[in-house]
Amino acid sequence: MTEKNRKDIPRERLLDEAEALFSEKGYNAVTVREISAAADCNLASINYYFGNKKNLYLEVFRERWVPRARRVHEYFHKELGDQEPSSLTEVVKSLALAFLEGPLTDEERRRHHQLIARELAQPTEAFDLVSELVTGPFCQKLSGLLRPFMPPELTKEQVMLNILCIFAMVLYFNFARVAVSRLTDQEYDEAFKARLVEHLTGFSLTGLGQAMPAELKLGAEPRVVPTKI
Amino acid sequence: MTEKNRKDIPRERLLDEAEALFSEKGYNAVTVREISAAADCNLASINYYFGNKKNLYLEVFRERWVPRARRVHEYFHKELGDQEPSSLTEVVKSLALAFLEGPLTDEERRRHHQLIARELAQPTEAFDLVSELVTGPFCQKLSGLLRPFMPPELTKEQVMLNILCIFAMVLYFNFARVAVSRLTDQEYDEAFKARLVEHLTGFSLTGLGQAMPAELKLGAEPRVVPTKI
DNA sequence: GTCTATAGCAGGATAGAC
DNA sequence: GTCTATCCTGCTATAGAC
Repeated sequence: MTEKNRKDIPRERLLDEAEALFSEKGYNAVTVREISAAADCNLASINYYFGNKKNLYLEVFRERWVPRARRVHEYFHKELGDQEPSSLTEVVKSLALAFLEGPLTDEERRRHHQLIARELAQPTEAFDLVSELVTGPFCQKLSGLLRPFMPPELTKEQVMLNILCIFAMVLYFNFARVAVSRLTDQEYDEAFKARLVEHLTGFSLTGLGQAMPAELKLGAEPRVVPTKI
Repeated sequence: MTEKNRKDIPRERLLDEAEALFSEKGYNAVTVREISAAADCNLASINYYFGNKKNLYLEVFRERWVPRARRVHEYFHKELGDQEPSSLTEVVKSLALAFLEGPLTDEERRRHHQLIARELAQPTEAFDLVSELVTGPFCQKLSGLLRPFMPPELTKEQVMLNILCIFAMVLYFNFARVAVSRLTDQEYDEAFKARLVEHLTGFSLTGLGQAMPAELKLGAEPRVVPTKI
């Protein structure tokens, strides 16, 4: 415990505090003075361990963000079980669960999404890192899992777009929590998150169709076939 | 022309350049020196016209962002026509069109989404402003338009969640363009945007169901009814 | 109304003692 | 390895000339 505890290793403390601060305030708004003070280290330590501020930021992604994303993916796979999934519902629900509930604490999830949200708005080197190590491989994986449930004539692009539609919702309900809370007048408590998982699963599988009485559905809504152009 | 042209009025030039810079680099990364130089004004002009940097930022939202959002909403309403919509497809397609194609130039759209994406990641006073003047009212409006197509037993929350699901996708494909481009290996040209509108419409109406052969759909997929908990 | 010059402060990085 | 003191740069905001 004396040697292994993360809190005893200055470098680890710096990474933890840096992540907390970067996620809360963004790269530019955080100062190295702030980080080293929070980590109870001296001002020079950041330069000593990481060379400079920017590299500390990248290291946060390499040593904190990426491993945590991997934990979410593992949760998803565990949720899904070992054998090949036998229905779309399973896959989509596991996905929504892994992201909305998942293995992360509320605090971890907040950090995680804040960091990547900022990268989406204003990509830096960290975005490349994440694309290559996490997003890309995971989308490939999902593509493989969901492909069997889609007609073979769909193009690769259409398969990917379907996956991204699901992703879009899962991500939105995760990191636009401020907006969602305001519009639904709901806190993100356990009950609400559970309702969200259900809703996202339902919507992913049948879209607004889930909410339509059969007669209206057949009456007013011609079946929409995705164009291939 | 001499008096009315926007480029002749220093205040307007400042707003334009400030918006461009804030959207590109984020509030903290931009300096007032940079803005005043870009707008061909002197350093003191920003304090003269807007008091301080923060208020200039807010004014960008008030005088540029909000009116532009209104133009998108007008486009949506025009696309929809005057009378009450007769199908969900109409509404959803108009919505996707308004956002993905819409009345904005590529440059305007880029600015628009960058600015709000940053606010989502790290809300400031500008976010409150946007929620109150734009997002809130527009979601109410959509709620009214889509309500007739959903079963009456749905709660207000479920209606709103459906709307947010659609929103989520539309927004994601707008401001995660970097990520989408990378994953689909596609530039956001006119053809790709047209395919996106089709795809989003299809997905919103029928979810992954659009992509499933009927026998699989009925076989492996029990109808998912949204829980009300 | 417009501009220049500058006050006053905070940031990242580093040199060099221990 | 750790820390303090400090350098240099660049920021916002303002005072005061024109």
